[in-house]
Amino acid sequence: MLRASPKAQAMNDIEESDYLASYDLRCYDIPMVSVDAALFTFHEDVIKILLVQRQNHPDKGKWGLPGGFVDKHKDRHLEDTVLRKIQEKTGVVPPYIEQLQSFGSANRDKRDWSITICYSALISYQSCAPHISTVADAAWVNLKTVARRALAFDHQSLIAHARERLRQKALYSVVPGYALPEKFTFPELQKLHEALIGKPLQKRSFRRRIEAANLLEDTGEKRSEKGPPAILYRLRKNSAQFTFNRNLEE
Amino acid sequence: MLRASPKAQAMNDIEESDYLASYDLRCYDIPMVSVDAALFTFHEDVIKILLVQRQNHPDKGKWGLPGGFVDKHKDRHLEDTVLRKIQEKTGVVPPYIEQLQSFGSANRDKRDWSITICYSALISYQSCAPHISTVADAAWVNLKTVARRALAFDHQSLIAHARERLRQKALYSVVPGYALPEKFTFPELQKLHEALIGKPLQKRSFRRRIEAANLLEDTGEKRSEKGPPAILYRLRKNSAQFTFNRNLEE
DNA sequence: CCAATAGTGTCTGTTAGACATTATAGA
DNA sequence: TCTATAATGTCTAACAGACACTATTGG
Repeated sequence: MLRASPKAQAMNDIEESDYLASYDLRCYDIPMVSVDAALFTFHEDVIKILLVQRQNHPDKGKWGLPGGFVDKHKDRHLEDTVLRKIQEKTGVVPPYIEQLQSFGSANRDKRDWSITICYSALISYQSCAPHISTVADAAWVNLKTVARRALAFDHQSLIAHARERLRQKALYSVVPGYALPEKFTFPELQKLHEALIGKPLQKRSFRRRIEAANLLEDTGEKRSEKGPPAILYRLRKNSAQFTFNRNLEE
Repeated sequence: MLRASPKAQAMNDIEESDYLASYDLRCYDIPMVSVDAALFTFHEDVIKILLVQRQNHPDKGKWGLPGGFVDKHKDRHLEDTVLRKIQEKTGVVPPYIEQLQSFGSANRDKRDWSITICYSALISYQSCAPHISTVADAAWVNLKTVARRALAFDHQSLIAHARERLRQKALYSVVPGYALPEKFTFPELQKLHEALIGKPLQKRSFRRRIEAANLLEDTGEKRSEKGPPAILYRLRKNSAQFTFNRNLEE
């Protein structure tokens, strides 16, 4: 954009030299900017995070979070960039995404002063299984054990921040439910929250508050494994926006 | 950094061409990145936000949030940049700062695809009054009426986000207290929270929870205006980290 | 003394924790 | 029938809301 017509823009002002000076500054003295995503899911009672193997230098071959650079032509908003990157790796767009935090410092990338805008997203294991199973450079990793791996850049730190934020959400929202398949049971949602919080929850309290806030919709279907059949629910529209006034105990 | 020795870095790898290709990309096809700060204070029962008059194009002469570009030589971390910018305008470093959110899109700056990492900070009116009163290009503006002004870029939107976040903090923390002088009374803190939340609070509840969590330290001093003398408190260390398990009602 | 207001006593209502109980499936 | 477990009943504890009350200042 700028490059296409720097003069046309500058002509409107008197200080064309100022304008061009700041333009030059941009090219030589600015930090790198990228976008990363911590994408979580819940499968077989385990919280997992998506890692991808880097195809480019630096840290080529190392595993890290999916991410990349804004494409000024393809992306209108920052979120477009992350969603594009996630879709490239999983084949689908996640039903929940939020901006986590930006991390910027002189030393987080050995090349240069670097900034990443990190997002956190949730998706069902099933919805991306078809795509991920066909590629070798993307894999779900157990969140409990990911800390033991050597990851690219400061991605270990980004994951720690994302996990903590998600843990908080488990205390005052039903947002974690977006890591489940579209239809799920109350005990499944509770197991997920328990895994995030790291301690067992009272099922009476857990159900009561979610029912009182009317966050789930009964699908009319049931599923039975061991024991009586459990009702299948789905998240209601806008249930991601709802926050309880009171946290579950940590 | 990169520009100083791109070859030295690339020599370690086989794919020097790849490396340089991505380097070129950085110069031509990357978005602008800046940092902005929503700095709040509380003075004479009014929440105020610091606005500065832009000295450069675009939007020269318009008012907006203080901010600017990362200086790769001066700044080690993103927060250094914001604190430097705030200090330039107020003469002091605020006792509380947190990252709010990053905003990036193709159209938030008419020049180019642009990203800003926006911070929210709090400071006492008194601590920056000496500096601000001497300059013409920085001023405290009533947060209630700031929405009626025409501000630079999307700063009106950034302010709305920052205000909402601060309102939430008033419901479950004592963070707003950093907008007060070092020593303050309980009724002063309550007035601030009430202004943020937009409705009166029960003083019994307000005091009770803060005392139970031991967030304030009695300075031993008192102040009296109309009525009996009020105890002067200060925020304890780490009181910004504490969050109540239960929100005040909205 | 009076108005203003800092600070407390205390009752109520809401909601999470704890845990027993009932009900319904598969083996 | 037996085990696992989904779903509910119900008591308690914690804490915010409401509001009356006391106490202490300046005018």
